Amino acid sequence: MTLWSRTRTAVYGEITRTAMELFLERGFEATTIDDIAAAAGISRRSFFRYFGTKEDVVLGDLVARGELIRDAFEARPESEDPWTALLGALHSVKDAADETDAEMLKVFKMVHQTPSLRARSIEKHLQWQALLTPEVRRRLGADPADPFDVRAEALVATVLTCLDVAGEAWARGDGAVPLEGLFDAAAAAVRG
Amino acid sequence: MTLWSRTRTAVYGEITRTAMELFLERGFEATTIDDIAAAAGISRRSFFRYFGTKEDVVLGDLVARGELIRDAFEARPESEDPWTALLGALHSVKDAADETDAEMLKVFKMVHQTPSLRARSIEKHLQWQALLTPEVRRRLGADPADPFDVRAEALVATVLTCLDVAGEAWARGDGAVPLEGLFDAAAAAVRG
DNA sequence: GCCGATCTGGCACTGAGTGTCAATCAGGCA
DNA sequence: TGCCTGATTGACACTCAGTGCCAGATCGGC
Repeated sequence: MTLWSRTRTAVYGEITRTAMELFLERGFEATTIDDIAAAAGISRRSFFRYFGTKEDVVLGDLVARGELIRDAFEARPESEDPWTALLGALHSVKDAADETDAEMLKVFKMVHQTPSLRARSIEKHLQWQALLTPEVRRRLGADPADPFDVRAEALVATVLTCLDVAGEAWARGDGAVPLEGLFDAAAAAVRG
Repeated sequence: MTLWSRTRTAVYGEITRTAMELFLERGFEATTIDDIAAAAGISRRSFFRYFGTKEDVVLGDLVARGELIRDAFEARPESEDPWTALLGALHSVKDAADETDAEMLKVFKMVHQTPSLRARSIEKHLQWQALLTPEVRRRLGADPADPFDVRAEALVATVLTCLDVAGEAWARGDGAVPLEGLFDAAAAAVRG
């Protein structure tokens, strides 16, 4: 761990904290990157060296979370059918989340109220989908060269859609009901 | 039909045709709105009087198509369960599409290759979801005041996700297999 | 103490999207 | 026919996100 990478991580965290504060205070769209840079004590240009877009400040770690989900999924016993294994993997990653529900709720609401954030968030889910699909294809015994075998894609996309639906309901209902339960209910409505 | 609204419709169509030509020729992102305006013989400012965003030129009529789907869905016999009725509604609207497969394929490929278009397209699907959900809730007998009954949202979102998965596979495979079949296969993988 | 790699700020630029204003033009009315 | 109202248009200026470029500062190894 060199000093460069240490300061880099520190600055990264500082920008995130400062920006999230501004976002929650005056809204995502009403906060410009100049605002964030000024508040974090860096130049506008440097902001873009840490984050590709303004949305990435909010959604950046979704990529890492996707990799966690994939790992959890691959660790599932081979005896489980893919659907059950996917549900299990998502549950285990939810349990390991380090944020409090209150923080998560604020972020969820912001994402679901801001079109550009919602769009990016769905884009990240598509990346999750791409991460998870190969293992599902393997478990289903699908021909890797067949572009028309859509079973794996359909299963993965559906599970992630259920997560999205559950998240939306959770945010709309102010988190009064646990997210896991909503997710299970959504999954059951599709497969039950 | 006054002359104003007639010219308005004509200009709308002219912009669409001109823009799509440019998009397919040099790509969506490489075509600026200045290019479109110049080619269509209007001012940059007027372009934004007909289309809110550049993406809307490609995806604009998805809103109208969503209303068609809703109408087709509501016309389905009460005896069908929601899932079957949703599949039927989507099929009937696909059949009524007036574009050729070749044109549709080009547009599909463009949408699936361009991040901003892909994101907007999914946003439109979310609007379809909002259009279809109330009727599904009614058919399921869900309490309209219960924000935590996610069954209807889950069903609608899943069906649309299957459509999306099918569309992606269809475009990836150059339309060599009919879209309807891919859609049915995706739906069967989830529910079968 | 020197050298190369990396980080940083500043500047200029493109491109999307918005607000404003004056000019234009269709349509109704006297 | 001539006028008035309201919708449309083009032009200009502006904000904001995002990118390319360059010169200077800073760190790490030799």
